[in-house]
Amino acid sequence: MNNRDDIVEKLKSSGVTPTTQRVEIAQILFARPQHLSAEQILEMANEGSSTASKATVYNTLGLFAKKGLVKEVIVDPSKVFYDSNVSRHFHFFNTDTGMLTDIPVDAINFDKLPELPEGTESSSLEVIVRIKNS
Amino acid sequence: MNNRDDIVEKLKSSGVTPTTQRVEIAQILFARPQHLSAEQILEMANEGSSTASKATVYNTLGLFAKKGLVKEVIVDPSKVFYDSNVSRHFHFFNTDTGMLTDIPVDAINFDKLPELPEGTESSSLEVIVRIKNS
DNA sequence: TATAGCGTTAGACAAAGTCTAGGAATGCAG
DNA sequence: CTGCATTCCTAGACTTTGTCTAACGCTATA
Repeated sequence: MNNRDDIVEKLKSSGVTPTTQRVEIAQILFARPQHLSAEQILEMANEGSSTASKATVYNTLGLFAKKGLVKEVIVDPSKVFYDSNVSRHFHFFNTDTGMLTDIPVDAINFDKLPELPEGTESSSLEVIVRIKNS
Repeated sequence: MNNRDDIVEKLKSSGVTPTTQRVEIAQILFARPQHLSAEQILEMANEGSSTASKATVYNTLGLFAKKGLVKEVIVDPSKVFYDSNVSRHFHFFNTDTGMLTDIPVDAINFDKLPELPEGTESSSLEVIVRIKNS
């Protein structure tokens, strides 16, 4: 998933027109499963050959999230993380270091889940285990 | 828990000196189980008899959270909610309305939880069910 | 009455994110 | 190819939440 053609294909098949900037950002995100902030992505994008403005980075991340290419992870009040792993999983968030790490799906099991309020549907189930150094 | 003396006692027994502003803010929070943002609390505090500055509201909420009087809930990237219910429970977050509601503990059951990373301890386990209007 | 220490304050500041207005690229019709 | 519409990108202004700073007030104790 680090090769440009695969990325272009991936974008297209999600209904995203693969512009230079979008492909650049997608390459950063999909290089490996990771958690990046918008700031980090902006910085990384501008180290590479092409560049992208702040507005474009935010627009693109919003678009990717809407299309399901990326998952927004809200654990730190000061910034949102973009997770390139969209398969079902959960998170540890270390409040001492600010580090976000994955918990595999099969490490948690629910045997009971709540009924949703009338007139609503679920869009995601998040589990965050906040940890600190001991 | 809406009576001033009870609140003063509650603060004292958590090691918080009960100043005018802190009692005012505590009264707002503990009037009933609810989820309020700092902005809302600031506004409500300044409708009442005494007043509190922005800095004091933020300081006080941070102090209350540290002392376990209140729980920070991070679900909306734009603001943190302060939850006056500190007993174990989980949350629905409606992304259409921005409304945060409780899920009682017994509506969710885990039969498997992950091991923590080496050298860390858990500080909280959060479950957030994101919902939208259907 | 002096002093120390904590709490509060206004307002400046910081950082993440949004908005706007215009320009560049792309694609399509004729 | 030319003209036109549409989509995308951009710089920079702006907004909002939250933090910081420096001065001031309050209370308690000696």
